[in-house]
Formats: sequence, C-alpha cells, structure tokens
Amino acid sequence: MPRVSDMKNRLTDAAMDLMWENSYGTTSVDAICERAGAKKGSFYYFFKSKSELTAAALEAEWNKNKANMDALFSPTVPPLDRFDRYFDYVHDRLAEREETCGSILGCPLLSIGSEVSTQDQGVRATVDRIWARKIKYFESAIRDAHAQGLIVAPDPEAKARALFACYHGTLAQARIQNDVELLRDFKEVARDVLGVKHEHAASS
Amino acid sequence: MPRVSDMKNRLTDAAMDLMWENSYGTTSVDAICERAGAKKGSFYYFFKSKSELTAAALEAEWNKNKANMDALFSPTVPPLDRFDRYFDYVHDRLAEREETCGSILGCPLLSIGSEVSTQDQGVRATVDRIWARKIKYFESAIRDAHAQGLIVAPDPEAKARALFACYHGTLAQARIQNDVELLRDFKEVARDVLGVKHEHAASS
DNA sequence: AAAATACTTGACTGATTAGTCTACATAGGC
DNA sequence: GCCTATGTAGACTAATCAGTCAAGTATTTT
Repeated sequence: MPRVSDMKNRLTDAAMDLMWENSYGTTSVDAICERAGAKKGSFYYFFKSKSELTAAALEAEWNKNKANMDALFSPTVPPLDRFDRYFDYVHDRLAEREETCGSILGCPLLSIGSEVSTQDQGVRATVDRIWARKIKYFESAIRDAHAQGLIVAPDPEAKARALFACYHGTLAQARIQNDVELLRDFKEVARDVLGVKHEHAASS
Repeated sequence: MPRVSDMKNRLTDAAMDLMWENSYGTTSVDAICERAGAKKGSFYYFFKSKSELTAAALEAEWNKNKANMDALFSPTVPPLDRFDRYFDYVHDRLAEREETCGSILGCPLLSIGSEVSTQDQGVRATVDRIWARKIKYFESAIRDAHAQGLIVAPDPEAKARALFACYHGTLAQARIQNDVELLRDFKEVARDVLGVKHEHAASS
C-alpha cells in the first residue's frame, strides 16, 4: 500500500481536543481541519460526516487510554486501591489539562453523550459502548473486593453502574463549577457507595 | 403600564422545551420563535441575546418548580422520606415526558450547564446559582435526618453536594442510555451515600 | 384627542455551517 | 516510465445562524 498518512489520527485528535474543551455543537468541521492542519477535502476523504468523525474520535480516545486503564485496574492491585488510583489519575489529568485551557473539562463521554443523545444515534451508541467497557473495570474490582470480604456487593454489575454514574455526576459538577477540588471528596463517597467495611478502607 | 404580553413566558417556555429535548447548540432562535409563535423582532425586544434568554428560561423553570420542591421537602415530611418522594417525582415526570418526546431527558441544568460551561459564563453562573438553591433542600433534609439520629452526617453541606452530584450522574446516564429504569435503583444508592443506619431506612 | 408606552412585524445582513466536487500530487508496483 | 492507489487542495454551494432595524399597531395615561 502506497503512502500512509497520519491525517486520520490528527483529525480525531483535533476533534477530541476541541469537543472536550468546548462542545460537539460549537466544534465546526472547519475548526477541526484547521487544528489538524487538514483541508476540507482530506476531512471528507477519511470521514463521511462530522458525526462519523466523532464516533471515530471517541473510539480512538478509548484506544489511547485502554493501556492506562488496564494498568490502573490490574488484578495485581488490591481491588479498593484500584479505585483510589483511578480517581487520582483522573484528577491529575484534569488538573494538568486545566493549566493549558483554564477549565476543568470533566468526562467527554458524558458531555458529548448528553449533548447528542437525542439527536445522533451513531454517536450515542458509541458512547454507550465505551461506557459499558469502562464499567467492566469497576465491576471486576467490585467483584474482587466482595470475594475478599472488603465490601458486600451481591450484584457487582449494578454496584459498578451506580458508582460509575455517581463518579460521572461529580465530574460533570466539576466541569460546570470549574472546580477540580470537587473531585477530592469523591473517594469517601465511593467508599459509601461501595459499602466498604470500616476496618478495610484502602490506605492512601 | 399599558398592554401586558405573555410572549416573554412563551419564549422562555419554548426555549426550555427545545433545549431540554435537544441541546443548547442545536436550538436556534428561529426555532424558539416558531414554537412560541413569535417573530424575530419580539424575541430581541425581550432578550438581547440567545444567551440571556437561556439564563431567563432557566430561572423561569426554577420558579415554576419551586412550589413543588417546597412541598416535597416540607419539614413536615420525615427527612429521609423527602428524598424518596423527590426521586419518585422526578422519575414520574421524566417518564411522562418520554411519552410525548420518546426520550428520557435527564436534568436540563446538567445538560445545558455541561454544554456551555466553558463558553458562556452568564448561563454557567445561572446554572450554578440554581444548582446551589436545589442543594439546599438536600442539605436541610440531611441535617434533619442527622438530628434525628437516622444518619451520621457531621458535614451536611458536603453530604448534600455529594448526593446531588451522584443523582445527577444517574440522570445523565439515564439520558444517554435513554432508559428511565436506571433511576429505579437510585434510592438504594442514596441510602448508601447518606449512610442510612439499617434499621432506619425510609418506608416506601 | 393626543401622547407615550408596550409591543409586533418581517425583511435584511453578513458570517458561518456541513458537505460537494474537480483537479492535482505523490508514492509504490510493474 | 507509467499506472493505480492513496491521499491533498481549495473553491464552491445552499442552508442556516444570531442579530439588526425601521416601520407599524394596539393600549393606557393624561
């Protein structure tokens, strides 16, 4: 195969950047092209619509993050520590990003998903799919914690879904109030939601 | 004062309707006017921008709901029951709305707030303000529950903020997945977050 | 009746939007 | 050297966008 271009990745990266920082609606194809250093023709060579590009950008973001998630939720880490480390990781990433853009951006899955959910089934389904994958990390950590007697969670899937939703609510609040400190308290909330037995709280 | 027009209310109602069902970005001034039965000139007679209309629409929505909130969180109701009734109320309202529009719409404060937070400080501040008012209902219910020994909540303000965030995360998830049933489990999650002592769970 | 207030009307502007299209460039296989 | 696959370039369209404006209408105050 002749010539390989990195433009497809540049476009998905640019799209994620802009949509995370602003929104789906205010991120124009022109702006994405400009940031990626592409022309209109290249954009529509790789993607047949802004909607399709968005789905691809979300999947690409997931692929970039997967290795980190696998490490954070490694079975070698005590199950309750996995959550603490994950929450720290997200906090640090958001704080770091704030320095360049001035805002706490929250979770792009929620922001974009909430924005397009009633209007774009393609993007919505992609958000759904990635959401489900991420919950699996929570679910197996919960199952392990339950097996070790650290928590009582007879329905790990439901517990994971609940904790995931609570965490995303907190991320959304942090975005809206532009305050990363709102994430500080979440570890304790997570312990409550998980039902951590008092003597087993993870050390941090 | 001569002639009173209800157009201002018609415009804020139309705006809330459309933005809740779709999004801030995809709701055009033209569409708002059409639904309200107004012409462009009337719109800009009452509001100097789409942003200002949005802030007014959010405040108007708050005012319409305040009496309900006051009733649901009346001090005459046992404190933990207030939450259960509130969650039921929101569930029913979303389920009802689903019948006309086909989608679970979640909370407009979160959807709109998350969408515009980095771009429109006026709307963002309005969301913030209303958000804080609603948390006060949670806060005083938590304080009452604590005083009655139903829960342990030495910091009612923090607890209220945490519960509010968790609930909104669940509402956002319900919107994204278009599934009102995700709200069903929240009462139990709320009990965990609140730290309800087992023997004091509210009857429902 | 006149004047002032409180709206309504709808044509208009200039910018921006997503998406199209044709022509062109550059690389590898032969 | 030449053909084909893989891109790139950028002008173009038609729709839609938020917002402006000048002229008009209806209602109350004086």
